Amino acid sequence: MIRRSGRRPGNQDTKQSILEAARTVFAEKGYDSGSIRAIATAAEVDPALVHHYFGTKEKLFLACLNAPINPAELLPQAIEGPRDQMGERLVRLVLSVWDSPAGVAAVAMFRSALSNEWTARLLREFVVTQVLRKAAAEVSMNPAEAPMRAGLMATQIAGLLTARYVLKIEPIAGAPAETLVRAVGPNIQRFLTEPLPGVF
Amino acid sequence: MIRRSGRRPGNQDTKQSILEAARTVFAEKGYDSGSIRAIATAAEVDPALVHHYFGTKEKLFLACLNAPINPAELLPQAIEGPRDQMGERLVRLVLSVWDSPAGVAAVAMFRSALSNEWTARLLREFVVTQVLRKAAAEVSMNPAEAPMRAGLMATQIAGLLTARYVLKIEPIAGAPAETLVRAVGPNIQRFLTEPLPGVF
DNA sequence: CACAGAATTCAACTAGCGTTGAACTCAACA
DNA sequence: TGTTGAGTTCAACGCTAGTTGAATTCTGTG
Repeated sequence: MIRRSGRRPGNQDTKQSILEAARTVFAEKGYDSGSIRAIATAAEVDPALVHHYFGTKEKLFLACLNAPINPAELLPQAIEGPRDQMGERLVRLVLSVWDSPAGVAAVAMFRSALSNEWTARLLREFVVTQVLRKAAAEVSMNPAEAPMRAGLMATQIAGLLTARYVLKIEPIAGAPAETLVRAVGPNIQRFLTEPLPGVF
Repeated sequence: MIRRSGRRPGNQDTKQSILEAARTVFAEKGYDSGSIRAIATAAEVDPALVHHYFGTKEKLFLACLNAPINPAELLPQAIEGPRDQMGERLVRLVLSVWDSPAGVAAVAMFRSALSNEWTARLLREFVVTQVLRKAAAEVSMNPAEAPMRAGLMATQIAGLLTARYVLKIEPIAGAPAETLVRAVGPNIQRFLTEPLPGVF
């Protein structure tokens, strides 16, 4: 048995608080503009310590995305239930996640994807592999139509998120989630299941 | 490349070519990441010359937005015609403008607004004063409902622009404009004129 | 043909960024 | 009690950015 001497690894508080500061800063500023120095200041720590724990800015960003949200667990909430209300359930799910504390990581990823190529690629891969593929498997749908329907839904969802969390346009930003669910849900429903004459 | 110092022979339209380079760069990178040095390189010019003509980066960006698109002139195209197809006409108008060469200025403004507070404020003011107010005056609508309806339309339009021109998500980015008009138009129409139960 | 002034470039300043390696602190073990 | 090594800070590097003022070269006018 090897007994190691020296100070034991304890007090992971700082590492965690750096992570939280990073999530907040990235969510507010995006990847490019969210500086390591700003994160360090927010965590009341020296910038070099951030590198000591996370190596590079890139790795820190990736660490911010790990864990807090697992679409595979959440998707069933949107899929189970009456087929003709799936649109509303989807909007409700998305808003509930983004309004929650764990949502800052998602906001960070989305905001960053809007201004940085690398994070945009990351988001696309994440959405395609973790969300769309699994969703398509659950929802039986004409495979030829699936990509366009998914894309159209993406426009409405992305626009909702942009208006509410990025641009903060009123009255969308301040509206109760359920109001938006009622307003936007049916349009998602149309993209999801209704015939789209002139498109297909 | 050997550039001699001093005045360049002939070619007096440098200021204009700087403007065009600036529009392109801002459209591709946004305000923050679009550097004056990159613009100068694209225009085959020294960075100092940009300042000589436009003063600061801020003023250069403002100059990029002047002129090319005047919503007041275009709006009637969307408003005149059968009321029940206004949604489609709106989408068609937006896409035709953004797909045109003059659209780069709009792309620049939109892309910048997504990552920079200052330009976001600029976009909000522009949309509210130049578009929404004039549109609301033309389209008779319950004034109590107007802000929410405008906001909802903004989510779908913003999402469409984000997917097509910023994130470049397929098959939205590559789809013919008219396909998107058919697909998205009716949803805009719903936000515009249909009763929204559970919202109002 | 000279010369005023516009057009253009050069070189440098300041400021902020990510990153690095050495140095310091100090709780826990031998 | 001295040693160790994780936790933390300091100071600096190289880079890119926006901006500035002086220097250089061309063009139009008298």
